[in-house]
Amino acid sequence: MKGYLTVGKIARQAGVNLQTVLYYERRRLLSPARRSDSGYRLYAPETVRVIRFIKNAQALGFALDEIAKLLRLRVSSRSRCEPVKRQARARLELVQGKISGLRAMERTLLRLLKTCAARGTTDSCPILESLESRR
Amino acid sequence: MKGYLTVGKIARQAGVNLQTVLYYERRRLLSPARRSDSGYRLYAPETVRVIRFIKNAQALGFALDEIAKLLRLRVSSRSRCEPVKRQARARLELVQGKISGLRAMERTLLRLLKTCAARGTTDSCPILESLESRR
DNA sequence: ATAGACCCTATACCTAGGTATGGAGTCAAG
DNA sequence: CTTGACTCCATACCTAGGTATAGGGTCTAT
Repeated sequence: MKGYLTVGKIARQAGVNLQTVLYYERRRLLSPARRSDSGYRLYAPETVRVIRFIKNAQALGFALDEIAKLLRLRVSSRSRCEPVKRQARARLELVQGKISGLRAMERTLLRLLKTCAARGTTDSCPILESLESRR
Repeated sequence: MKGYLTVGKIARQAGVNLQTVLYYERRRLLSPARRSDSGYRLYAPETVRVIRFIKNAQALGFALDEIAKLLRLRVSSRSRCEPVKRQARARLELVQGKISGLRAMERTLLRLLKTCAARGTTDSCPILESLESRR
């Protein structure tokens, strides 16, 4: 009762399929705060935010297992700091790597647009040149 | 002959499975420059760069269909400019959106690390707060 | 006290992006 | 002129991340 939400409501509020919520539970990204007497899952309201976090992280290219680690950083935040920090630093490097890759792609596209604007047509298109190597 | 490479060599040089090259052909990301008399695929050497481009773009979160569009920007570069530019601008916005999402995640992780460093333990972990909404 | 909307578990199915396998033809070295 | 490495095409299989369905129980409004 008091403030808890059932799975259908959580799914609707987070804008995902009900099955997806159950799937995240199987993948250990999520779990209900408790169960009702009849076995219904009862979720804390902030679960909606967790789901939105998952969706955003996915959109940025994180796999569910990586997201699980990000979430565990939060969950384990009362514990000793060192392991949390190590994890966080690893994540940070991953994120920064992705940013710099995307920036290379951004530069390429801007260059393409500029070339295009200057010449009317582009004979040598810069899009391939960038991004062909780089780790 | 002269400079062309067979599928196995292309795959090895690009560091991908041979089947992957054929798969990309089915998905219309790639095709051999010509065929030998006996029907063997013969690729231009720069195909290796195309494959690396695909792999890099994937690592940055682009789907194969999106990558096909990026590649078509290059292929169609001799054509009139306007449609190319429209495509490029659309891609650019997508890329910039991802960058700003990742920057939010970067800030969150940096904040987490700072909190962690300052207090030894973190009671209120900032990781969830960010990224829970934002489009 | 019953219909409709909801929940349970379990299992099946779907798409994207590959990877593996089978049966047959080709090519180059010894 | 045969053996081993390579190619062809077709089909099957795999993982991640879901989505759908089936058979059953629960809850609530009338």
